[in-house]
Amino acid sequence: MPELPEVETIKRGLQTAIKGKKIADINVLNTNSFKGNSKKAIGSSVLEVKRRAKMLIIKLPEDLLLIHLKMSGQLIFQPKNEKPEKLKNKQKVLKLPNKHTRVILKFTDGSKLFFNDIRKFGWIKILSPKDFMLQTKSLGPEPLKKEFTSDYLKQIFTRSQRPIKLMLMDQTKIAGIGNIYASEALFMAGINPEKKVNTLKSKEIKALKKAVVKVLKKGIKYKGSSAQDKTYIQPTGEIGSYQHHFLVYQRNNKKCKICARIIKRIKIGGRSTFYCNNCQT
DNA sequence: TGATATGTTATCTT
DNA sequence: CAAGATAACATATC
Repeated sequence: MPELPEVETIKRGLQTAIKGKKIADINVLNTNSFKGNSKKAIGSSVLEVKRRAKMLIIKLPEDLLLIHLKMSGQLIFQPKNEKPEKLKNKQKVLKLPNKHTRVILKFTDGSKLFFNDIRKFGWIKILSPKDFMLQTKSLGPEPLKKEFTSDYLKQIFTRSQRPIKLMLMDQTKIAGIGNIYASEALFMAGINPEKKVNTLKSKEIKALKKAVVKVLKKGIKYKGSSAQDKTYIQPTGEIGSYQHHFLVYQRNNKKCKICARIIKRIKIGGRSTFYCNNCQT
Protein backbone atom coordinates (compact mmCIF):
# COMPACT_ATOMS: atom_id res chain seq x y z
CA MET A 1 0.00 0.00 0.00
CA PRO A 2 2.75 2.39 0.60
CA GLU A 3 3.29 4.96 -2.11
CA LEU A 4 6.13 7.43 -2.37
CA PRO A 5 5.29 9.52 0.75
CA GLU A 6 4.82 6.42 2.91
CA VAL A 7 8.03 4.80 1.68
CA GLU A 8 9.91 8.06 2.12
CA THR A 9 8.63 8.28 5.70
CA ILE A 10 9.75 4.72 6.38
CA LYS A 11 13.12 5.48 4.81
CA ARG A 12 13.66 8.40 7.19
CA GLY A 13 12.63 6.30 10.16
CA LEU A 14 14.96 3.49 9.18
CA GLN A 15 17.83 5.86 8.56
CA THR A 16 17.52 7.01 12.17
CA ALA A 17 16.99 3.53 13.52
CA ILE A 18 19.49 1.27 11.77
CA LYS A 19 22.21 3.36 10.14
CA GLY A 20 25.58 2.05 11.29
CA LYS A 21 24.17 -1.09 12.88
CA LYS A 22 25.74 -4.43 12.04
CA ILE A 23 23.57 -7.32 10.88
CA ALA A 24 23.99 -10.28 13.22
CA ASP A 25 21.48 -12.62 11.61
CA ILE A 26 18.53 -12.79 9.26
CA ASN A 27 15.60 -15.11 9.93
CA VAL A 28 13.52 -15.90 6.89
CA LEU A 29 10.17 -17.20 8.12
CA ASN A 30 8.55 -17.27 4.68
CA THR A 31 10.87 -18.44 1.92
CA ASN A 32 9.26 -16.42 -0.87
CA SER A 33 9.62 -13.16 1.06
CA PHE A 34 13.42 -13.13 0.73
CA LYS A 35 15.07 -13.53 -2.68
CA GLY A 36 18.69 -14.57 -2.72
CA ASN A 37 21.07 -15.75 -0.02
CA SER A 38 20.28 -13.86 3.17
CA LYS A 39 23.45 -15.19 4.81
CA LYS A 40 25.53 -12.96 2.55
CA ALA A 41 24.40 -9.93 4.52
CA ILE A 42 25.47 -11.24 7.91
CA GLY A 43 28.37 -9.27 9.39
CA SER A 44 27.71 -6.23 7.19
CA SER A 45 26.91 -2.81 8.59
CA VAL A 46 24.23 -0.51 7.23
CA LEU A 47 25.88 2.40 5.41
CA GLU A 48 22.68 4.27 4.63
CA VAL A 49 19.02 3.85 3.74
CA LYS A 50 17.68 5.23 0.47
CA ARG A 51 14.51 5.17 -1.59
CA ARG A 52 13.81 4.69 -5.29
CA ALA A 53 10.18 4.77 -6.46
CA LYS A 54 8.26 2.74 -3.84
CA MET A 55 11.31 0.69 -2.90
CA LEU A 56 13.69 0.94 0.03
CA ILE A 57 17.41 0.42 -0.36
CA ILE A 58 19.55 -0.62 2.59
CA LYS A 59 23.12 -0.07 1.48
CA LEU A 60 25.78 -2.43 2.73
CA PRO A 61 29.50 -2.32 1.90
CA GLU A 62 29.24 -4.99 -0.82
CA ASP A 63 25.60 -5.53 -1.64
CA LEU A 64 22.32 -3.88 -0.88
CA LEU A 65 18.96 -5.00 0.42
CA LEU A 66 16.12 -3.91 -1.82
CA ILE A 67 12.68 -3.95 -0.20
CA HIS A 68 9.26 -3.66 -1.79
CA LEU A 69 6.30 -3.61 0.58
CA LYS A 70 3.70 -3.98 -2.19
CA MET A 71 0.16 -3.91 -0.74
CA SER A 72 0.52 -5.01 2.85
CA GLY A 73 4.17 -4.95 3.91
CA GLN A 74 5.41 -3.21 7.06
CA LEU A 75 8.83 -2.65 8.57
CA ILE A 76 8.81 -2.31 12.33
CA PHE A 77 11.89 -1.51 14.35
CA GLN A 78 12.30 -2.82 17.85
CA PRO A 79 15.13 -1.11 19.76
CA LYS A 80 17.42 -3.12 21.97
CA ASN A 81 16.00 -4.09 25.35
CA GLU A 82 12.60 -2.83 24.31
CA LYS A 83 9.69 -5.13 24.98
CA PRO A 84 7.11 -5.61 22.23
CA GLU A 85 4.32 -4.06 24.29
CA LYS A 86 6.18 -0.75 24.26
CA LEU A 87 5.78 -0.55 20.51
CA LYS A 88 2.21 0.52 20.35
CA ASN A 89 0.08 3.09 18.69
CA LYS A 90 -3.38 4.39 19.34
CA GLN A 91 -4.94 1.49 17.49
CA LYS A 92 -3.33 -1.49 19.04
CA VAL A 93 -0.37 -3.03 20.74
CA LEU A 94 1.98 -4.56 18.23
CA LYS A 95 2.90 -8.14 18.89
CA LEU A 96 6.31 -8.97 17.47
CA PRO A 97 6.85 -11.26 15.84
CA ASN A 98 3.28 -12.08 14.81
CA LYS A 99 1.63 -14.49 12.38
CA HIS A 100 2.39 -12.14 9.49
CA THR A 101 6.10 -11.70 10.24
CA ARG A 102 8.00 -12.97 7.19
CA VAL A 103 11.60 -11.87 7.84
CA ILE A 104 13.48 -10.67 10.93
CA LEU A 105 16.74 -8.73 10.66
CA LYS A 106 18.72 -8.95 13.88
CA PHE A 107 21.45 -6.47 14.70
CA THR A 108 24.49 -7.03 16.87
CA ASP A 109 23.25 -4.59 19.53
CA GLY A 110 20.12 -6.66 20.09
CA SER A 111 17.71 -4.48 18.12
CA LYS A 112 15.53 -6.04 15.42
CA LEU A 113 13.74 -5.07 12.24
CA PHE A 114 10.54 -7.01 11.50
CA PHE A 115 9.18 -7.39 7.99
CA ASN A 116 5.49 -8.18 8.29
CA ASP A 117 3.34 -8.80 5.23
CA ILE A 118 -0.21 -10.13 5.36
CA ARG A 119 -0.65 -10.79 1.65
CA LYS A 120 2.91 -11.93 0.93
CA PHE A 121 3.27 -9.84 -2.23
CA GLY A 122 6.21 -7.93 -0.81
CA TRP A 123 9.84 -9.02 -0.82
CA ILE A 124 13.37 -8.32 0.28
CA LYS A 125 16.17 -9.01 -2.22
CA ILE A 126 19.90 -9.00 -1.75
CA LEU A 127 21.50 -7.55 -4.86
CA SER A 128 24.85 -6.38 -6.14
CA PRO A 129 24.91 -2.73 -7.24
CA LYS A 130 25.02 -4.00 -10.81
CA ASP A 131 21.92 -6.16 -10.45
CA PHE A 132 20.18 -3.25 -8.74
CA MET A 133 20.87 -1.09 -11.78
CA LEU A 134 19.48 -3.75 -14.08
CA GLN A 135 16.33 -4.17 -12.00
CA THR A 136 15.54 -0.48 -11.69
CA LYS A 137 16.62 0.91 -15.04
CA SER A 138 13.10 0.93 -16.49
CA LEU A 139 11.70 3.15 -13.73
CA GLY A 140 10.63 6.66 -14.64
CA PRO A 141 12.00 9.81 -13.00
CA GLU A 142 11.48 10.65 -9.34
CA PRO A 143 8.69 13.25 -9.21
CA LEU A 144 10.42 15.23 -6.47
CA LYS A 145 13.63 15.64 -8.45
CA LYS A 146 14.40 18.27 -11.01
CA GLU A 147 14.22 15.95 -14.02
CA PHE A 148 10.46 15.80 -13.46
CA THR A 149 9.28 18.71 -15.59
CA SER A 150 6.12 19.61 -17.47
CA ASP A 151 8.10 19.26 -20.70
CA TYR A 152 8.84 15.66 -19.76
CA LEU A 153 5.15 15.04 -19.11
CA LYS A 154 4.23 16.69 -22.38
CA GLN A 155 6.59 14.35 -24.16
CA ILE A 156 5.26 11.13 -22.62
CA PHE A 157 1.64 12.26 -23.08
CA THR A 158 1.94 12.92 -26.80
CA ARG A 159 1.14 9.59 -28.35
CA SER A 160 -0.78 7.69 -25.68
CA GLN A 161 -4.55 7.42 -25.40
CA ARG A 162 -4.55 6.02 -21.89
CA PRO A 163 -6.53 7.69 -19.11
CA ILE A 164 -4.35 10.17 -17.25
CA LYS A 165 -4.76 8.35 -13.96
CA LEU A 166 -3.21 5.16 -15.35
CA MET A 167 -0.33 7.12 -16.79
CA LEU A 168 0.37 8.76 -13.43
CA MET A 169 0.56 5.35 -11.79
CA ASP A 170 2.77 3.80 -14.49
CA GLN A 171 6.10 3.30 -12.70
CA THR A 172 8.01 3.26 -15.99
CA LYS A 173 6.78 6.81 -16.67
CA ILE A 174 6.81 8.39 -13.19
CA ALA A 175 8.17 6.60 -10.13
CA GLY A 176 6.28 6.39 -6.86
CA ILE A 177 2.68 7.46 -7.47
CA GLY A 178 -0.09 4.99 -6.58
CA ASN A 179 -3.84 4.95 -6.33
CA ILE A 180 -4.28 7.45 -3.49
CA TYR A 181 -1.97 10.21 -4.64
CA ALA A 182 -3.05 9.86 -8.28
CA SER A 183 -6.67 10.62 -7.33
CA GLU A 184 -5.61 13.45 -5.03
CA ALA A 185 -3.28 15.08 -7.57
CA LEU A 186 -5.89 14.98 -10.32
CA PHE A 187 -8.40 16.67 -8.05
CA MET A 188 -5.91 19.39 -7.17
CA ALA A 189 -5.19 19.92 -10.86
CA GLY A 190 -8.87 19.94 -11.81
CA ILE A 191 -8.43 17.13 -14.34
CA ASN A 192 -10.87 14.28 -14.90
CA PRO A 193 -9.04 10.98 -14.21
CA GLU A 194 -10.49 9.35 -17.33
CA LYS A 195 -9.22 12.05 -19.66
CA LYS A 196 -6.93 10.68 -22.35
CA VAL A 197 -3.41 12.00 -21.95
CA ASN A 198 -2.96 13.08 -25.57
CA THR A 199 -5.88 15.50 -25.17
CA LEU A 200 -4.35 17.40 -22.24
CA LYS A 201 -3.58 21.05 -22.90
CA SER A 202 -0.25 22.58 -21.99
CA LYS A 203 -1.87 24.53 -19.19
CA GLU A 204 -3.38 21.38 -17.69
CA ILE A 205 -0.06 19.55 -17.84
CA LYS A 206 1.64 22.38 -15.97
CA ALA A 207 -1.08 22.34 -13.34
CA LEU A 208 -0.77 18.58 -13.02
CA LYS A 209 2.99 18.71 -12.59
CA LYS A 210 2.56 21.21 -9.78
CA ALA A 211 -0.22 19.19 -8.17
CA VAL A 212 1.82 15.99 -8.18
CA VAL A 213 4.74 17.68 -6.42
CA LYS A 214 2.42 19.39 -3.97
CA VAL A 215 0.46 16.29 -3.03
CA LEU A 216 3.58 14.16 -2.53
CA LYS A 217 5.23 16.78 -0.34
CA LYS A 218 2.04 17.09 1.67
CA GLY A 219 1.95 13.31 2.05
CA ILE A 220 5.49 13.30 3.41
CA LYS A 221 4.72 16.21 5.71
CA TYR A 222 1.95 14.19 7.37
CA LYS A 223 4.08 11.04 7.40
CA GLY A 224 1.92 9.17 4.90
CA SER A 225 -1.64 7.96 5.00
CA SER A 226 -2.87 5.09 7.15
CA ALA A 227 -6.25 4.59 5.54
CA GLN A 228 -8.89 2.03 6.42
CA ASP A 229 -7.15 -1.01 7.83
CA LYS A 230 -4.07 0.89 9.07
CA THR A 231 -1.76 -1.53 7.33
CA TYR A 232 0.72 1.23 6.70
CA ILE A 233 2.60 2.22 9.82
CA GLN A 234 5.98 3.76 10.42
CA PRO A 235 8.98 1.79 11.76
CA THR A 236 8.13 3.21 15.19
CA GLY A 237 4.64 1.71 15.04
CA GLU A 238 2.98 5.11 14.70
CA ILE A 239 0.43 5.72 11.96
CA GLY A 240 0.54 8.58 9.47
CA SER A 241 -2.05 11.35 9.35
CA TYR A 242 -2.49 12.25 5.70
CA GLN A 243 -5.80 10.35 5.64
CA HIS A 244 -7.28 13.29 7.53
CA HIS A 245 -6.42 15.51 4.58
CA PHE A 246 -7.88 13.47 1.73
CA LEU A 247 -9.75 15.69 -0.71
CA VAL A 248 -11.39 12.90 -2.72
CA TYR A 249 -9.87 9.53 -1.86
CA GLN A 250 -12.48 7.38 -0.10
CA ARG A 251 -14.79 10.39 0.03
CA ASN A 252 -17.37 8.98 -2.38
CA ASN A 253 -20.92 10.14 -1.65
CA LYS A 254 -19.51 12.97 0.41
CA LYS A 255 -19.47 16.62 -0.54
CA CYS A 256 -16.69 18.06 -2.66
CA LYS A 257 -14.66 20.42 -0.52
CA ILE A 258 -14.74 23.02 -3.27
CA CYS A 259 -18.19 22.91 -4.87
CA ALA A 260 -20.16 20.74 -2.40
CA ARG A 261 -21.35 18.35 -5.10
CA ILE A 262 -21.14 14.62 -4.48
CA ILE A 263 -17.78 12.90 -4.98
CA LYS A 264 -18.01 9.96 -7.36
CA ARG A 265 -16.32 6.60 -7.31
CA ILE A 266 -15.56 4.80 -10.56
CA LYS A 267 -13.14 2.08 -11.69
CA ILE A 268 -10.16 2.78 -13.89
CA GLY A 269 -7.97 -0.18 -14.70
CA GLY A 270 -9.84 -2.14 -12.06
CA ARG A 271 -8.92 0.30 -9.29
CA SER A 272 -11.21 2.59 -7.35
CA THR A 273 -10.97 6.17 -8.52
CA PHE A 274 -12.47 9.15 -6.73
CA TYR A 275 -13.24 12.50 -8.30
CA CYS A 276 -15.57 15.47 -8.51
CA ASN A 277 -17.43 15.53 -11.79
CA ASN A 278 -17.89 19.28 -11.49
CA CYS A 279 -14.41 20.45 -10.49
CA GLN A 280 -12.52 17.97 -12.68
CA THR A 281 -13.08 18.31 -16.40
C1' DT B 1 -21.03 -14.84 -0.87
C1' DG B 2 -19.04 -11.32 -3.29
C1' DA B 3 -16.61 -7.09 -3.30
C1' DT B 4 -12.79 -4.60 -1.74
C1' DA B 5 -7.84 -3.56 -0.46
C1' DT B 6 -2.48 2.28 -0.89
C1' DG B 7 1.15 -2.86 -6.19
C1' DT B 8 3.32 -5.11 -9.90
C1' DT B 9 3.71 -8.09 -13.83
C1' DA B 10 2.74 -11.94 -16.96
C1' DT B 11 -0.20 -12.81 -20.54
C1' DC B 12 -3.73 -12.07 -23.76
C1' DT B 13 -5.92 -9.12 -27.29
C1' DT B 14 -6.24 -5.53 -30.55
C1' DC C 1 6.02 -4.93 -32.48
C1' DA C 2 3.34 -1.70 -29.50
C1' DA C 3 -0.37 -0.27 -26.65
C1' DG C 4 -3.93 -1.40 -23.89
C1' DA C 5 -6.78 -4.55 -21.13
C1' DT C 6 -7.12 -8.18 -17.89
C1' DA C 7 -5.81 -11.91 -14.80
C1' DA C 8 -2.98 -13.42 -11.26
C1' DC C 9 -0.37 -13.37 -7.03
C1' DA C 10 -2.28 -14.48 -1.17
C1' DT C 11 -4.89 -12.96 2.62
C1' DA C 12 -8.14 -10.45 5.37
C1' DT C 13 -12.22 -7.81 6.21
C1' DC C 14 -16.75 -5.79 5.46
